Amino acid sequence: METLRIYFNKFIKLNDSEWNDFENCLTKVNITNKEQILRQGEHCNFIAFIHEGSFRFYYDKDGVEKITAFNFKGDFVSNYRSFLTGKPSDHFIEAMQDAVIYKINLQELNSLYDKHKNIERLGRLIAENLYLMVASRLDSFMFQTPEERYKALIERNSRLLQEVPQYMIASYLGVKPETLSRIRGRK
Amino acid sequence: METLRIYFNKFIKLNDSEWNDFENCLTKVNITNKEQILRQGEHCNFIAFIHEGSFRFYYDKDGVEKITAFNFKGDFVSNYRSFLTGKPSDHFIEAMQDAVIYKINLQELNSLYDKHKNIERLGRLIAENLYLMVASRLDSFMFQTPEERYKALIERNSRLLQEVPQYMIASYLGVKPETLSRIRGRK
DNA sequence: ATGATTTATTGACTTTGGTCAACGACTTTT
DNA sequence: AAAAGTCGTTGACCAAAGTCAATAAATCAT
Repeated sequence: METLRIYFNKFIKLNDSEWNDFENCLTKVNITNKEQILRQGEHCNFIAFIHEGSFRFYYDKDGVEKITAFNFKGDFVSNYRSFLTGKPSDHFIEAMQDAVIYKINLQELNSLYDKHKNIERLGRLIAENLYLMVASRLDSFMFQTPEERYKALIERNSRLLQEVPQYMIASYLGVKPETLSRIRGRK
Repeated sequence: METLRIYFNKFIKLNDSEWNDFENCLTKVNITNKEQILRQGEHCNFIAFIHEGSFRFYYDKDGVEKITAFNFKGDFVSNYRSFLTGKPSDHFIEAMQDAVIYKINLQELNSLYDKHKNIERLGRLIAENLYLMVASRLDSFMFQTPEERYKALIERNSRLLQEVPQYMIASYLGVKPETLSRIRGRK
């Protein structure tokens, strides 16, 4: 999992001993398109690194799916809340393509935290980073109109629009598909 | 600062050596009502523990203040984003009463992280906790109506309604004061 | 290729929150 | 006590997103 080690380097460099212990905790899993790697009601006891493929993170509100996040190659995927709190997940995580992920489970990660100060630090830096991401998404919901969110999204990740159907983008932006269609029609 | 040590105990118990080093980094500061402890454009290089008093965390959008958070006795107060990224704050932090806070700055905290694995862990647990708080606030903006947010707020923190003027509650809920007044008028 | 299903667009109408203005109840200042 | 300012409420109107329905376009299965 060299790509994961490179990803970690953005936060902190692990030495070979730390990295080997980490790598030994990873389990490679092949996932087929539309497979659910987490269901509502289950405890999410893993964090997974996406080697190949993509996922959507959504919950079902009266039969309508509300998409909270998309995760792509090179991202982590997990219900971090359920992972941290031990509470059942309110979200599903479903593959949008065939995928390959590397999972690490809660118990093993906690052992690594105990054993290596640098991995403990990595955990802190990643938690801080996740905080920043969700805080900026909160800002976009508090202070931007749906149109502004849409424009910011295509600015930031135009690839998303090609890869994901529009009704999912709408859900992610917090509007109905009809509304997104009308937003796109403006200008 | 025994109350802070007790607060930390929810996350992890520090031994006396760890705690003493921590306590030595704290600076007590007296704040008067309406004093700003952080301004837009400044780098927030501190995290403060509120011993007495309360603060609001807001930013100024074209002369209108948008309140992102309230912080009370027993909470931390900081622009955590600015603190973590080193970027200038887009928010103000202003006292709503006379207050007493204990500040720790970025450099000192990083030294403590280096020196004590348990404090590094405390930093992780606090970052994880902040993640959970902002994630749940994001959910409330994505999936609830203003009325539902208002009801959840009075459910969770009815004290807030007594202590804070209604137009600030409205701002925190993401609506205009007139709208909050009408929401309250329903039923 | 054909038919079936899914996805995107458009129109008419409704709902909800925003805007602007007026007003009354309190506070604060002088 | 009077004047000025602040805060919350109410009314009339507006703008934006939701709802429901019809239809067009794209995709999938056979």
